[in-house]
Amino acid sequence: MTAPDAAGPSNFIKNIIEEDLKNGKNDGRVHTRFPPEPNGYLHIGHAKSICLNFGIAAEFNGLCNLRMDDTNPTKEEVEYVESIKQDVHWMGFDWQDRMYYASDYFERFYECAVDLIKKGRAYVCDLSPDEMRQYRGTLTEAGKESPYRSRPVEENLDLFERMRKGEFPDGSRTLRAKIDMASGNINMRDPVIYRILHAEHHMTGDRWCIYPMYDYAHCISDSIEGITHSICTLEFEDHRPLYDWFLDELGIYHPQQIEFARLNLTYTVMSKRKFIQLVTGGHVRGWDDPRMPTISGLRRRGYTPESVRSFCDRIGVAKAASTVDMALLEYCIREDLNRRAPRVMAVLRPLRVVITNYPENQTDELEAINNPEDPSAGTRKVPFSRVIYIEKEDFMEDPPKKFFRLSPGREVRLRYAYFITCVDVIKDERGEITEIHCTYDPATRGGDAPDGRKVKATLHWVSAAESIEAEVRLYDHLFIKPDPEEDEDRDFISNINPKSLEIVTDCRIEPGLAGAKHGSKYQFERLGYFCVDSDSSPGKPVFNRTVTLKDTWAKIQNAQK
RNA sequence: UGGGGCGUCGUCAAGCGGUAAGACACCAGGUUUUGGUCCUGGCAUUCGGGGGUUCGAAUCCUCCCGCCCCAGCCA
Repeated sequence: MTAPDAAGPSNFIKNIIEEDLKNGKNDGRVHTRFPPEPNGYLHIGHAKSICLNFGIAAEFNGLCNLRMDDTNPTKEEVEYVESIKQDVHWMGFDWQDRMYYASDYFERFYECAVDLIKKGRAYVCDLSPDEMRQYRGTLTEAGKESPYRSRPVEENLDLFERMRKGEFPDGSRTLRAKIDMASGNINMRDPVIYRILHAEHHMTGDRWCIYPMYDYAHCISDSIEGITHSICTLEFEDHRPLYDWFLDELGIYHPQQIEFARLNLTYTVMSKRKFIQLVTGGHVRGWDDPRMPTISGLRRRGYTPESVRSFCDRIGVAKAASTVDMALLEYCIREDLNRRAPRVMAVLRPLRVVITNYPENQTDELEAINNPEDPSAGTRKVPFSRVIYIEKEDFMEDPPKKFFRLSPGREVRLRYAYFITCVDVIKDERGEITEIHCTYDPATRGGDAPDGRKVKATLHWVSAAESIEAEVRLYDHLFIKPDPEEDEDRDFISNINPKSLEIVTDCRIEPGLAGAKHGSKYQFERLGYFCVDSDSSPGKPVFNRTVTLKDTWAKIQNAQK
């Protein structure tokens, strides 16, 4: 794995930081953080945030913390913190010794709350959740003040302490900030700071039965860690006044919150809720299904950290809601794999070819280039014999215009082998082609004709006897529509692509691929990039198609339709 | 009818008063033992719309239009 590039393209956040640096703000320090909640797996939208936060730290000689935003014990699990750590590392970033948990600061949060109460800026409220909703007002109408709003400080202190001690049941009381029930910003209408939750926390166990809310915990966590630029997504823009309010009231170090637009991608969805629907509904095989835009899914699909980082650099960072074309992600992985993936020949749908003038029981070894983009990758020997397989779609008995692969009477090249000419087509009683007969020209060994004659096509192939069997999983977009959620009154599930996964079981691959390691990546010549899936077993390799090669012929075919 | 944002090529996105970068996609050629890669060229007289300021506006002012987010004791 190569290290992340030092500097990606500029964006408005970097501009702000450069300005801050110029003005000597924070003594020239730059300190960011990536703060996921450990309640699910990371996806490519998080990758954007990871690249942004860790990337900025690296570029400005600063630091980036990894912080678990674990303030809600009912949703969080250690399983997720482990997967998050793994994914961030896989992306190529390192938080060194700065792995933090918001739950590390629970005692401090409590002290701050006491401070707010003493300052008359927080109170214990006995309203039920339902009542609180009533009192909150609506988007266009101001809320009403809680009847408990003017409780004396001493009483608030006493009640809050007893909340901590566990004297009250869940939901019976909250600690609220005393701000402004008439604010146009609903977040400022006396937001809840603490709620009672008698729940086991993955880090603190049963030490607490009151837990801080996000708005309250996040800004203080940032402050404690000395974060200079607290970067988050657009939906928190409305929360910034509250972020600022807590820090100002508390009088503690005040980081700057900056919001950017979250990533959307065509032909997929990007929320935990929807992922859960896909997984539990059996539409995909799990969080790491290669069709999922999760980091674990991309990894299993064969994406490299470099390609994901390159993607994040290319999409930019701005405030306009945007949906990036999946084609860009695919471009990024092709670009990366083109220069590093060894080439290999594999036939997905084998068509038997008998070379009638080639000696029986003879096997030749032909030299093939491992990677034309990388001479240092060297060459290998590929076995050739009288019976080979070619791709079914590379032969047409009655070819349309512009099809220049094999057909009766036509001569093509077998890559690194010989020119062959189709002389006969054998069919079964149902009229299905079972095999074709060809002749080869011994003078073209290696793939060049001494007389200089040209062929219009080069086909990949494998020797029937030496090739080994493999299963190959072909993936397509998970959804049939660029925006699966475009219909508000139609469930996105109904837009799932029924052909998003095609399993092909009788593929033939060149023998050198026996024993290929999980995760190793290859280009199957003329087909695409593939990687060895973890479902592989010793005698039975399974490959995932990461992405096809660009396919001009497919484009021509579509145009002809 | 409240508050907060955003509107530059099909999709992202630079641009910060001096006369529209780049990428992907797309189109047309060239090279090619992958219809891949690579190379060359094309692709916004115009910046949501109307007024205004200015010698000069995508950039400033103003009005309008459109889109996104917010009423969890979620994050």
